[in-house]
Amino acid sequence: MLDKTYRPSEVEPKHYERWEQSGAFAAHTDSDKVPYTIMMPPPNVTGSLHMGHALTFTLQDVLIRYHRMIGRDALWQPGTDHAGIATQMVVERQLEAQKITRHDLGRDKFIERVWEWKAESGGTITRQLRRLGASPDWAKERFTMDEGLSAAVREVFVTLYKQGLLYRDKRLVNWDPKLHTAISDLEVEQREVKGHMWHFKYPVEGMADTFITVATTRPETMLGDSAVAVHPEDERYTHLVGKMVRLPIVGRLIPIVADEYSDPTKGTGAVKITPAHDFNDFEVGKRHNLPQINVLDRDAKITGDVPAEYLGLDRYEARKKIVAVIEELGLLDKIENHVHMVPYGDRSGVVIEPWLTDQWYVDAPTLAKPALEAVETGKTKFTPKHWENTYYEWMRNIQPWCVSRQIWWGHQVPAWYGPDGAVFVEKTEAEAAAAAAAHYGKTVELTRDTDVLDTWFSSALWPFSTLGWPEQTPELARYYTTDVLVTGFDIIFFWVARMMMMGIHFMGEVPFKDIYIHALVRDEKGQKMSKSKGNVIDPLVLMDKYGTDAVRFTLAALAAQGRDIKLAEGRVEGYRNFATKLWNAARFCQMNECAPVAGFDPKAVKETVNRWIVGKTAETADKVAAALDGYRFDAAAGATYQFVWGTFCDWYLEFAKPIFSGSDEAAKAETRATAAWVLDMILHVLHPFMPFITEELWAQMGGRSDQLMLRDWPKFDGLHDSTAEEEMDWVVRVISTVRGVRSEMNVPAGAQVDLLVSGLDGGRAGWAKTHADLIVRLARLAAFEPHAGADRVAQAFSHGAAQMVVDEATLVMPLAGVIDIDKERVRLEKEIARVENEIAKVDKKFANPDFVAKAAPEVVEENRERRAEWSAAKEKLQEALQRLSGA
RNA sequence: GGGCGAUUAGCUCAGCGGUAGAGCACACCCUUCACACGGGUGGGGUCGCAGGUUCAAUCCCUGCAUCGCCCA
Repeated sequence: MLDKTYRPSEVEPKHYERWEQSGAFAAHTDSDKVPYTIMMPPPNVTGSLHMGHALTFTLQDVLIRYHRMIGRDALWQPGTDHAGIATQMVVERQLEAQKITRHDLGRDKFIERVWEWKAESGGTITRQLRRLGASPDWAKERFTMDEGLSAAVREVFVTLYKQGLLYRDKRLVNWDPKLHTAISDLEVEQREVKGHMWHFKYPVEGMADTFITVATTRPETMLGDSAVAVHPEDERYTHLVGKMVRLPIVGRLIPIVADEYSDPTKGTGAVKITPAHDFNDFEVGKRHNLPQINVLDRDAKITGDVPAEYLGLDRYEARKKIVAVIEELGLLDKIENHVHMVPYGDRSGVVIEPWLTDQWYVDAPTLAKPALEAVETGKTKFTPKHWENTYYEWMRNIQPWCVSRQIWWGHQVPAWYGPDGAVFVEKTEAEAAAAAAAHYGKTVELTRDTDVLDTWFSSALWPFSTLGWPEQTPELARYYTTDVLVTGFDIIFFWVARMMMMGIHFMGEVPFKDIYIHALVRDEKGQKMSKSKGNVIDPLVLMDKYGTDAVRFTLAALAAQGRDIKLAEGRVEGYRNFATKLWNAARFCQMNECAPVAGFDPKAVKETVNRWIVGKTAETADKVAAALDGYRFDAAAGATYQFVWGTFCDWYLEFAKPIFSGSDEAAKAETRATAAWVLDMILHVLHPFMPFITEELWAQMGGRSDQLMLRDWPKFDGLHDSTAEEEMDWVVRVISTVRGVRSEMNVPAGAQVDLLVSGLDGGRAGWAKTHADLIVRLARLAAFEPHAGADRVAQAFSHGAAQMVVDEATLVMPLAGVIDIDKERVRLEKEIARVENEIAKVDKKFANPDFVAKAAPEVVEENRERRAEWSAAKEKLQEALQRLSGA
């Protein structure tokens, strides 16, 4: 016998271990089934499970489990990425506690330490994924720093280089002065900051008392100014263009140039140009052949050809000093408060400096073209579709991708330099040496580039590198072009776009057919969850409290397309209740000996209730399947919830009760078998969402030893039975109507009353007879008389009775001593008014001649029927009202 | 400034060219032999505003307002 409530913590680990150990998660490369593949977006190896992970992995697991059940060879490829900067920071922080830096250790020893850290702590996220019930093929788990994936990285780097799609260049990068590395645009966060706009007067050379005033938010960069720009059509400055300015403090002569970058409406209309420290100025500098004067070092301290007293100053100290000196010189025009956007490193949290360095770049604009086309031509489809625009926008304006990073943890750039700086890009040192020997005509000493590659460089190869590429493995042949990528919109740029570029370039095919973009999980007020706001909901805590299945079901049920998820704990509680409801329904079945019957044929059931429920069951399975096929997780979850609770528990099991306690043994046996079968089907349909409770019930309900997760999805044709449905709908309507009136008339819930029916037509009279037991029980009746004679009704009326109209029939409920005649009259009048309102609505349509002429015939017919029904009901109600007055 | 999305019951959200729905919350009743993590019943909505298309608009189109996100 099942326990009274379901206890997730006792059940979950048991099933997970069994699934994993039995190989139930494994894909089968030699299978003759059609493959279905999802590449798991690799979480950071440093990561631990947050709500966003819980959502994305739940949805992926739902898809994988569903497709496994519908007969696909499902591969969910798991793994983690090495998270270059994040991981390096974690280990550096540990070293800091021991008061040493990575430089004390040296590169090789430091990397060894990182691997040790990974071995000890890197498994957190994958352990948590197991708790979530995720069913990837763990045996295939990969890590972006694996030998195989590293080989793929080298192969790609060298190939792109030799194809001219990857090159070394000196450009401005986003420099993180704390982490001492370049970071990509995407790792820069623009924050609105209250700062100042300083207006400096630069004296124009050779024109006494003539100044040109420039405005800046970063005064310290003036040390590197190489020009002042004004708009070519700005008449205020036309006479100054071509003149020179004597740069204060530095003393350098710099030109005044005309350039359209300068906006006459902003500030003074004149702008200082610092090509080495500003992205826009860099472009202006190139147009006018201006020198790029670097005045900052890797720590963003002042360096270079500047007055000695500034050397070594921090950028902000330098700023203060410069402003003070400019003021002393009488060149400070004014200081304004100014709100502007300042770039911050998303990892380090410090202000980023544009800095001139040598870096490796991927020619993203070239690679983007086919990636763009793949989406335009529908080879890859976004769901929801509108995310295409975001993708297009990014791809059409894509910049060269800076892939080198000045850190140690990552894939070291496979480039070697000869004594004269000539570069040799090869997969191995030996090949580089050979290339160098060929170049120089002798063996030379080579030094390897110390940079490593952006983590996203290796992640971009994930869809094929995990399958064995550059080796031509059977897995690669079978599973590449995966079926769907499931991810959040926040990494469309970071990851999706780059996988598309690399996948198409190296595999010749898109990496995925579908891209499903899901929402962000927010708190119940719609705020983004963040540690600083303190509104983070920990999925692990929720799983402890309500069970994993409840958390999974909640996330799936809330995953409506195109809308963020506002998660309130109450929702999880509600779906925990749903799990308990299912558990108790199973318990009820068990108590009533509803055991699965071998060879049970749902098509062969005879009882109306059973014909009805098997039809509804098949319909639900189809509905859920269709919803999942369209990535409508919310609709899929909703349909199962509605069926399990609203149909199976609320009605079918209630209908079964009188049968179980009745004397018709054949009906009893059939109903038991049917109930067991329906419950089994529910377990199947619910399994992708709630894998643990369903697996547990599967094992407990039939004493079966096979695993639910490997069984076939229910697929039945020809079970839908519209006559059974019509019949049971009528029964439901009768019971609901009686219950409604009982409640409204304040008939005590415990009191059993009679129900007399008059005017039933022949067919429904038969239904009434068939389901009399069931109506009696569910409407809590003492007696049910489907064919009450006129005198019987009249007699009932003499003592007071309530009346209801269900289709052509009038139901009379004698309520001697209980009935309040006035209240009943009001109730009937209200009913009549409601019906009249409906009739009026239909009449309004018919009053319009164009409706009959132009509307679809079936719509016209439907309205005609509806009017007839309402009209008949109105008549019946009016009769009832008259009877009441006559009583 | 550009783009995208949202606006439907108190809250969170489905929905859809032709009878407005769910869950939660709320009110009342119920320890009825699966379940109080439960059962039953009920109240509550000019579907953001203004135009347009249509026989018919909550739904399609245009504009506006408000909110949110992304990009500059």
